[in-house]
Amino acid sequence: MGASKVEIHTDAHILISEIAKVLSHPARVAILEYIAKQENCICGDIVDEIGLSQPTISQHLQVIRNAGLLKGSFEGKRLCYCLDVARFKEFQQVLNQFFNQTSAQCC
Amino acid sequence: MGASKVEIHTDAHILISEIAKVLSHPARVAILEYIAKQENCICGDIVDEIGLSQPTISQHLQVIRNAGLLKGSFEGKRLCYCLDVARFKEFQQVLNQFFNQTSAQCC
DNA sequence: TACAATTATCGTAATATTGCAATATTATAT
DNA sequence: ATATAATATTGCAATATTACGATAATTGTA
Repeated sequence: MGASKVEIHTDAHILISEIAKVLSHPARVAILEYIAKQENCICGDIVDEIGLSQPTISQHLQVIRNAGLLKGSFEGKRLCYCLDVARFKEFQQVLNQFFNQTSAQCC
Repeated sequence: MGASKVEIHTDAHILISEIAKVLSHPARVAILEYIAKQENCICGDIVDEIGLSQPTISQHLQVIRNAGLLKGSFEGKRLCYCLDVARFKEFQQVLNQFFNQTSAQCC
């Protein structure tokens, strides 16, 4: 099928999987790292940095944006992206809670 | 395409994405939680627990196994799975390092 | 050895993801 | 208003993932 049976899963499990999905492609990991690293959030050269076409990068950015991790504002002609650090740390916390709880419960 | 251009990405980014990929499906999150929760690792009823067919669960287990997160041993007729907690915590650490470094660098 | 129970693998269908060329949109400057 | 530069969207092809029925392999037991 290819379609996951979402209805049988708990909200908590779906949340974790959706957070993980954002990080499940190396280009998105690279993009996140890059937009965080840039001083003054001067971005737009992500395309040159990563080595994928502009539409592909834009598509990955949309995944990141839909997850609520992207803040953007215009600076001159160029759209300047920035990581939503608060949300990013939220993600980290959700994952850590899962990791901690799960490993604590194990034999 | 559907094939990610692995060759253009760094090992670090690929590692993170591969770890995330294991967690990127709610069934696998549920399975990981479940095999950790079970006392004495008496497993095999994951199928009943999750609500997917036996082949599908087996397939998800393979993804988890390939990631090095699964330890298995036979107990009577039934194969008894257990989480490799050390490896699991390794994964947590890799992700945390990424989260911490990335958010620290950000504006 | 043969049988029953459990798990893995194979084959296949449906859907999702990834990637890019072409095109549209958006914003600034002239 | 027009031109230019940057980004988003569309359309499409290739590959990956997800799911399950059928079947094979594995293990303990009679």
